[in-house]
Parts: sequence; structure tokens; C-alpha cells
Amino acid sequence: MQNSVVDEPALGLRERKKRARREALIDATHRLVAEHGLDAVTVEAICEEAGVSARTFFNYFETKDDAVLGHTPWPLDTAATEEFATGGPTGHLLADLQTLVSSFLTDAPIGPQRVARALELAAKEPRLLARHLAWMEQHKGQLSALIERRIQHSPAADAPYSSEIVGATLLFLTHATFMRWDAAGGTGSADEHIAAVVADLRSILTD
Amino acid sequence: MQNSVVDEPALGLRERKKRARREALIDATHRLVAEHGLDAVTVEAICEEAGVSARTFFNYFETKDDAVLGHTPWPLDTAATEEFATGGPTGHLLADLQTLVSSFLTDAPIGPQRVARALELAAKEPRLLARHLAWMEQHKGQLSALIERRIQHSPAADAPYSSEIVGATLLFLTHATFMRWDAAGGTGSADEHIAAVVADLRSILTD
DNA sequence: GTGCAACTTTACACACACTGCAACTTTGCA
DNA sequence: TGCAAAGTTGCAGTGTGTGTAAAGTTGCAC
Repeated sequence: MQNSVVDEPALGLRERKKRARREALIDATHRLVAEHGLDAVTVEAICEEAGVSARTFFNYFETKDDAVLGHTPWPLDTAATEEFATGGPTGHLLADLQTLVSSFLTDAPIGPQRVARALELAAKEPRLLARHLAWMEQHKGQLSALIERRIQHSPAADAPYSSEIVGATLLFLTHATFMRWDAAGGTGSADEHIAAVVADLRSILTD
Repeated sequence: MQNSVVDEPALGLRERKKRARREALIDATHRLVAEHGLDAVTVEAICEEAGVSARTFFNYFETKDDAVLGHTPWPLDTAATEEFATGGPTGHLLADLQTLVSSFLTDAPIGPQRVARALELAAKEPRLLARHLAWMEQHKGQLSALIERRIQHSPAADAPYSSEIVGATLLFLTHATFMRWDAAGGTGSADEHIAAVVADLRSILTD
């Protein structure tokens, strides 16, 4: 929590190079995969395009697929998550879940253009989508812990649910909103899309 | 649809051997992975244990992970899916979704003990979960088509939802029910677990 | 700016997953 | 019994991903 929004604290040369290289690798991957398809592109080709050795590629990404998706550790210790955990911002579970989803989509670790390109490619390659979902699953533990904290904090209001089902719901809402946002051509605010998703889901479940 | 429940129509030797081999491979995989962990077990070792050649393994499963999960083509043309598509059994969307999920879990292609073992292993290996999600994604298209048919069939009742959100909900319910069933130690009927999942979800969304 | 410690990249060797292909064996059936 | 279809196997090859050790960069103190 100490430095959530310290924009450019004079980043060292090392760190700047590292980020530049990561982005160069993501961009090279996107370019080649868009042209030839995921399976026709080898890591070696990506590295040639980006001008690094193949071994270096795997210092940055665990798998080829991760490079397409631009997966990077998910910053789950932001101001938004902290506020949620301590019972905010409104104290109303559903409303606060929506706020949280919105912040996830807005504060995505890589820029929105890159996210859009990644999604575009993922739509054509089911494996990528699965990898993305698995990546989200990996964070479910942290999410559950987050929800656990919130439940501890205001037991009266949200007590009846297990943190697992709330966590699963949170992931589901994030994913569905993501897809809807993309289906809309990447336009509009995250807020309005999530509202639509919640409305649909609610009416399916209560008609 | 012609032969959905013809139990044992004198299966030929070929087919019986095939099934036996598949199960032998799944069991050998489970045994070795439970003991040594997924990454320490090679396909070669599994094949030695099961007494087949490595090449044969890949005639049965696309990947090593699929053998752990026992993935087999999902029979989505059963009596239950057909009934759902044509607006049954009750005509009430939510109730019929629950019936459908229940039939998925009950008619699973491999036996419940094997499913339980697979889940147990998947909990420890995120990669398996990814593969499982990918496998489910592969069927999402078929699911959407199914829902599309139902909507066509009774437009008045279910019209307002897109087949995508209903399909995503269907997958979510299946997955969540699965997990809950497992968390309960694999006891109880699918029906009661899905009812609990729906109830929780509904109350989260409507409090 | 020199020099040393910490960090990165790189080449190389290697284990393993998975595929295409061409024999070879087994099963179904007339 | 014999032939066609289906299934198995060995083999060679491509590609992903990892360990390791040497070589190159950067940060920092003096």
C-alpha cells in the first residue's frame, strides 16, 4: 500500500530496459501471431524479431502463450482492493464487487491497446483463453483471502456466503465483463458493461 | 439421438479393448502422478506401467494432462440436451438449466471415483485446471448452439438473454457445482449441490 | 573514473511432449 | 479362410522449456 500511485519515481536504467524489452517481446509476438497464427510461430522466430536470444524469452515469460497475453504478476494490493477488504466503498456487497471489477479492468497492468490485441488473438485460439482463465484462477486464492478479510470486517452484512462462491462470482463477473467490453468493440466504460452483465445474470436467476 | 440409452448392445471386442485400454491409461496416470507429481511423470513411464507404446498413448489422448483428467469427447447429444433445446422439461429457464447441469454431472463419461481423483490432482496442479477449462471452452460453441435452439423454440419465455451469457452461466454453474460436490467429499446428489449454488449466487446478486 | 558486487543476457546441452509416416498386427465379416 | 478396416508400434524429427556456466551491463562507493 505504501506507493500505489507514485508515477515515475526516476526509474533506473535497468528497470526501464527490462520493461522495454518485455513490451518489445509482446509486440513482436502479436505481430507474428496475427500474421501466421499461434502454432506457426516459434519462440525462436519471436526472438529474432525482437532481437534477443531464445533463452532470454523464457526469463520474461513462462510460456509462449503468456507472451501473447502479456501476463505479468497481477497487482492485487492496490488502493481499490484495500478499500474493498475493509468494507468499502459503499458497504453493499454487490455494489462493491462491481466497483472492484471495474478497477481490475481499468488498472490492467499492460496498456488497453495491447489488451485489446491480446483478446483479439485469444478469440481465435481457445488455448489462449483457457490460459487466461487459468491465470485468473491462480489468483483466486488471493481473491478468496481478500473476501475473507471483508467478511471478517463486516460480518453482519455479508456473512452468509462462503468466500469461495463470492470469489468465483468475482472472477466470473470480471471475465464476462471483459468479453462484453470486447464484443462492443472495446468502447464504453467498464462500469456500464458490468452493470449489464449483472442485470442479465440476475434476471436469469430470478425470473 | 437414435441410441441414447442402449446400455450394453453386445459391444464388439474392438470397442471393449479400446475402453479397457483408455481406463488402464487413466488409472496408470493417476497412480504415478499421485505418487510422484505431474511433472516428474513422463508419458514413457505411464506407458510402461500400462503396457503400451508411447505412440499409442497419443492415439488416446491429445496431451498428458488429458489423461489425468480423463478427457473424452463430451456426449452433448443426449436425451437431456435434446429436451432442453426443445423447451423442456418445465419450460422455466432456470429450472431447466439446473436439470441440465445435473445431467452433465450424472452422465459424466468417466466414473465418479475417477473424476474425484482427477479433481484431487487438479487442485495441486494449476496447469491441469487450465486444460480442464480449455476443454470446457471447446464445448462452449456447442452449448451456445444448444441455447440458441431453445431460444428459437420458445422466444417469448427466454428471449431477452444472449446465448453467450446463458452459455457462460451454464458453464459457471457446472464448474461451481462440481467444486462444491468435491468439497463435500463427493457425497450427496448433484441436484442438492446445484440448488445451493444457485441460491447463493442469487442472494449475492439481489440482496 | 576505477573497481567491485549484483543483475542480465547468452550459448550450449538436454529432457520431454507431441506429430507424421510406414510397416506390422489384430479384428470384423463375408 | 481370406480380405479390408482399424489399431499398434518404432523411428525420425520439430519445438518448448530448463539448468548451468561464462560473458556482458549496470549500480554504487570511493
